[in-house]
Amino acid sequence: MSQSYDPQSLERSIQQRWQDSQVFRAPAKPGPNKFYALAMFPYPSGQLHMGHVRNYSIVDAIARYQRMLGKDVLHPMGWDAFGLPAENAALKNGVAPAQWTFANIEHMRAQLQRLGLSYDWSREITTCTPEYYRWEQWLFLQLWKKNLVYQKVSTVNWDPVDQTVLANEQVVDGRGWRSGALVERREINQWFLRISAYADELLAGLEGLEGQWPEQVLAMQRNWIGRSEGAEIQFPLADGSGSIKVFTTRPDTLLGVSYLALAPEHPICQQAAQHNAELAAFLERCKLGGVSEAVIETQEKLGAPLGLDVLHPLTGERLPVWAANFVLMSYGEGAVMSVPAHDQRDFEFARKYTLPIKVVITQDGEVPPAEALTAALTKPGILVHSGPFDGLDSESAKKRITEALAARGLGARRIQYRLRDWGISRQRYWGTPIPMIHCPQCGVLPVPERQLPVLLPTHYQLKDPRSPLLDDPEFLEVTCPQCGGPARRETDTMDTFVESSWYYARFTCPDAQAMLDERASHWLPVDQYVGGIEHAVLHLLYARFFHRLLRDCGLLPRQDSRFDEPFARLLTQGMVLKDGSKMSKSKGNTVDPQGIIDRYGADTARLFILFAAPPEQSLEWSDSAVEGAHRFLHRVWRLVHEYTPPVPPQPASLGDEARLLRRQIHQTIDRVSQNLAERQHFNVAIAACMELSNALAKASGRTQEQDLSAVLGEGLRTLVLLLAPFAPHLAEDCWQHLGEEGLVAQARWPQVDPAALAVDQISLVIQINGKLRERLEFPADAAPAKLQELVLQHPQMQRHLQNKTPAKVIVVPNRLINIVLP
RNA sequence: GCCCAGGUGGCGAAAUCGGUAGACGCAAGGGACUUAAAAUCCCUCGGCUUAUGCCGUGCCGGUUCGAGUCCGGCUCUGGGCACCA
Repeated sequence: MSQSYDPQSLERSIQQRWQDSQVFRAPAKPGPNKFYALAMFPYPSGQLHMGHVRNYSIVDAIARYQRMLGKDVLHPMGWDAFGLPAENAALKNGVAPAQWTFANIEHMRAQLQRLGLSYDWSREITTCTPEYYRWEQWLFLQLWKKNLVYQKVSTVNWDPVDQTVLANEQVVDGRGWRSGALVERREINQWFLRISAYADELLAGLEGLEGQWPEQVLAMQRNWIGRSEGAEIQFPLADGSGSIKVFTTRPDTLLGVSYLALAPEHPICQQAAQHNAELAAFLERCKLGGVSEAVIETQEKLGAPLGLDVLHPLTGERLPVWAANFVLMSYGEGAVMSVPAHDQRDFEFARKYTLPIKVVITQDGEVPPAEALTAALTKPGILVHSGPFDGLDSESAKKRITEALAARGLGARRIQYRLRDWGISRQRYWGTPIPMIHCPQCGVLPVPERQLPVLLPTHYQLKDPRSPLLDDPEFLEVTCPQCGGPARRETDTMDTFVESSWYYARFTCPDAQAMLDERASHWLPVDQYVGGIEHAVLHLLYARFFHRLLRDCGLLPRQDSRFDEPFARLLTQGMVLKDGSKMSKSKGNTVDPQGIIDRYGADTARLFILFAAPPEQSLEWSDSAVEGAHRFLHRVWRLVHEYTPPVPPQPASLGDEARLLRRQIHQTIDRVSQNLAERQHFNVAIAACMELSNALAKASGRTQEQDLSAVLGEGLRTLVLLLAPFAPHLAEDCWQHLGEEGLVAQARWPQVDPAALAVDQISLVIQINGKLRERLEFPADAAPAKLQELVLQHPQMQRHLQNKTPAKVIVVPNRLINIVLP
């Protein structure tokens, strides 16, 4: 037996063996049993944090397990390398974003390698390299041809002091984070991807993910897409100058409308403000603050009358029009019909500005006077005060009222989505240049494909937040591809979500001389995707969208349902907490993974993080529990190294103790397999390994008994295999000690021997009226009726029964018997 | 404000389909070994003045022979809200 468990040198030498043998390299074309395991790739912030360790330990355990099942496994890693932090770092430290980013990648790659994750590093992708982003530009041009890209004016956060657009994150309490200036909303022309054209398909696709994706993620995506059925309704302007269109899901309440509310940016508001100083001041006030929905929805609800009326489309009644700061220009028509009696927000607004409230729906036939209402009556019911529609229920009224509107040409049934088109323009430097050209003669034109990539210059020293592309003639000045005259290059770059929307596909063919090649269809879809729950909507929805774009651009097979979705199975992991809150530098509660690895080794870090909680739950960091994980690994190391191989052959019959131990070994295989494959509760799988290790340790003192020694050998060999996905370095070392040939990383996962699981006695719980009273042993093969008889006659039961006749006896096979006494 | 989760011993958790609440680990206490310490090993470990008893899974109520698990209401904590990634 060698000295003792020394994770640092042990892990280094095992990692060397893995590297020498290239075991984790995936073939270009896998056999019929392929498995693509993917973790959400990191932003190279410079330091590995515990969230990364958790994410990658989970995927690595899955990848290693699948490899031991004999599959061809693709398990790649790369860098989501464009984004805001590089610019911030550049401003702070005077390092060019590219330089900063690549230095961070070097450092973090070394950290990942030290963790011993089973990546195929030959497929590494870095999104800020032209080799990667040129295909994104290429795709953009294809989408332009398909009319899936367009320009439109939309709202951004504007910092009037720094003269720059701010990310929502950079708006703190309505002020710019650097300047402290009050942030304004500003309208600028931007590039959009028409994701709304895929709304129905993205919604329908969720059904196929049922059972494979967490229910909560499916629910969040459904709500985000937000399909709603309703009607669009025209309200003619009283002065005859046109009409205002609204969308509503409640046309049944149309006779209860008392005013219209318009988004401040609505053209009719803007028009009305030209001769209305008070309104203009109000609209100006509405411009203050950020653009995020959370800000808009939580601010005080304010409004101002436009001083013009519309006509009710059915009754012709005059209704006032208001501007309201909570109406979103980006949803529906930017205008809503307000029914205060039956919508809570309208109700509060009407009370605040003393606007009329008309009850038109009743639950029980009672019609309370408007003054008596304390809240809106939002449930559907029966119509009242609605003229010819009185007495209809809400559902049929929706239909009838919409028909009545359609007959007058003032309305129609409509399906509305909450999902908006994806604005991908960023007025930033560190991103993929949008490959378009603005020519004063010819207008907006795409960069010709042969001129791709449009290279992002990397030499700038940033002095202020303004994009240096705006001031660089070398970048800006181009020749118009159409007229040959002087033109200006587009300076907006793409949202970094674009890079992360297709990287999973590029990993299958990272050196392809096209965006993707046939290798994509060999490996896709990703069989298991793992990442933080914070990506439940945006990233995962955008990637699902891109998957369809790739397919529709002919890069993925069309007629094969295997390629419907990019991620066949999804696991969303919880956060790593310290003292109950998220680890962050500002809170000063971070734990550096590097320190843990230096002190205890990678196996301990990985084992702890998998053991501390089930993956989807948040994980509370604990230094002493890390010690515990380390102690366990040390115990396993000693247990294995104290055993002297070779394992003797097992005798034909085993003694009671040996048989019991062997049963536990095979029960453990069963539990660990289930908790790795279906349930993915790695903490439970590891707990089962600990129990097995405890049982083996008890037997280890008695190796002179031949049957026990043989079963112990089988147990140790099994334990090492079962631990290989969690503590791979230790497992390799122990595997070697047990005299096994080759790498445990390539060994076969153990199989359950059903014969070892057989039992002849079972322990049953006996309840009286649902309360636990006895635990009794019975033959395993007794029929339920026989069991019931045995229990009722059992001497230990008589004092519980007290000569009463049971009213009912419930027998749950192999578990319990509940006797209901009168 | 809207959407989605979660709440179980001193702590992290387990209980897979409505069927033994607390597996496994941490911490703590006691003991063995040691000149001593560390390491290691063994025992105890939800609460209640006795234990074949009663109570106990955020709070209030319901369904059921039986509820941590299902239903209704509340509360607190966390994630997302379209330019952080």
